[in-house]
Amino acid sequence: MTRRSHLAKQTFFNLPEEKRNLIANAAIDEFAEYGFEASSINRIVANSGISKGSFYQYFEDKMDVFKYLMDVIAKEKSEYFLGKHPPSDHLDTFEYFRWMIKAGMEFNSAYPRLVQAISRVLLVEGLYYGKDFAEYHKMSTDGITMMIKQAVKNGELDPSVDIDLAVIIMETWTNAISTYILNEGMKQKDIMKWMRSAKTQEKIDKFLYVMEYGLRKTESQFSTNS
Amino acid sequence: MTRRSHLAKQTFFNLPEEKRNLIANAAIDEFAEYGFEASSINRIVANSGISKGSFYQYFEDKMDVFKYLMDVIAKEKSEYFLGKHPPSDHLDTFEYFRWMIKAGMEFNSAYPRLVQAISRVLLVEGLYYGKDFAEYHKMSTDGITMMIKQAVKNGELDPSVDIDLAVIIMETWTNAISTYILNEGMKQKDIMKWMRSAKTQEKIDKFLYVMEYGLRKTESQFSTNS
DNA sequence: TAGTCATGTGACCTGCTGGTCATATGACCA
DNA sequence: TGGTCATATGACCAGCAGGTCACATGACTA
Repeated sequence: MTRRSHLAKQTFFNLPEEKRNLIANAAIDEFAEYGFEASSINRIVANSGISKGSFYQYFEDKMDVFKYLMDVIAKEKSEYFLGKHPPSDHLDTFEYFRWMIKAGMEFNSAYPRLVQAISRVLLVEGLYYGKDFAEYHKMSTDGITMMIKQAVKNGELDPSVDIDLAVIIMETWTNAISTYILNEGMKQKDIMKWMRSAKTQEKIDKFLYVMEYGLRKTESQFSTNS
Repeated sequence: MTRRSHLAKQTFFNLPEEKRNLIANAAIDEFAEYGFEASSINRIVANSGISKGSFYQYFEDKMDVFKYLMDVIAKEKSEYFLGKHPPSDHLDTFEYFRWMIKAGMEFNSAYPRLVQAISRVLLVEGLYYGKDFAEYHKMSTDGITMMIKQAVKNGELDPSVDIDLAVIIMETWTNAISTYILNEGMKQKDIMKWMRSAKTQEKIDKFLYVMEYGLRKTESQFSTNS
């Protein structure tokens, strides 16, 4: 049992919830404010009122705290999605994707600070595409790949579709929308209300339709091409 | 004349070209390898064989070297484009955009290391979207905005198009393609040859067609929408 | 009571950072 | 020759980073 590998030490989980949250929030604020590289453990301990020694009794290092936060968000998200169901059982792949993106955005609005911290590091700072998160990245890529294969199987996409390309496109869009909405949303005073407004929803729809129509219409063009 | 504001000091330009290149290359390697935040002036001076004091006689600070490199790339690029002309005078907006992207990619292949350094900092690390480069960013945004307005005027895009949205889409794509091609290209042994290969060109075409068809087809959808 | 053990602490370590400055060099000129 | 001036140098500075460790605390146990 020595190889729990990472993700916060047992001592951290023995702490009273209140203290755990204090530390987690200080870390969230730090990452949201400074990104990964520039964030400082010294500031995290100062802002959470614990000592440096304690910090290292809870976490291996900076990456360990960050991965702990990623774990928190993953758990919260899967819990959130358990209580959610698509509006219909007969959605096509793109309708399902659209529903998923929107539900994801709702989740983001519920945890704006945490999401901001994570996505600042992963997307803006670009760590998502580095080796530290290759594993997470692959999971997401695999999920999208499956969706696309399903879409081809269902006849929603031309079988000549370039799957790698389609994956990159969908991933790029998911991240671009997420970044865009988060940036705009952080300017609002009631992010959840703003997120649910017809105007915002329409904006997201437009983004996704551009992607969807592009993917649907293009691929068969490329059998012959000089 | 006291307010040259930034962009390397006169002493730097008095240096023999050889030495200037040595320093510039060391800086390029440093930024390409470590990004902006994590790159170290100590390493730059060590690798270029100059002393720390000299560095500060050539540049104000780290940002100053970086902006100098951006200036180099901007000048090289405009020189490069002076010798280039679209294949025809009667390209529609999207054809023109496509031509421009491809010519840009070609330029990137000619200066892969420099482009890699700059785009690592601006795109991957995300500084492009921060306040330090707001000026550059706005220039690019304005250019794209003009192109889109032209496309609407020419009847190539539905007048109901959401211009802000279209700009974001085109910008996102430009950057995504650029990042993708650069990453793939750096794996090749002859990047220029790879760049010019039919397969790579086709990949770029596909990317751009997805964007173009998406933009062309979608917008009129949104007059009525529940 | 004495001992044990998980938890907490902050002074301290090394290593690096960006940045300064008194001094040295050497080309050019009066 | 002696003086001037742009350039070059690297020891040095303060600051902060991540990380360690000898010691303090206090609850629980025998």
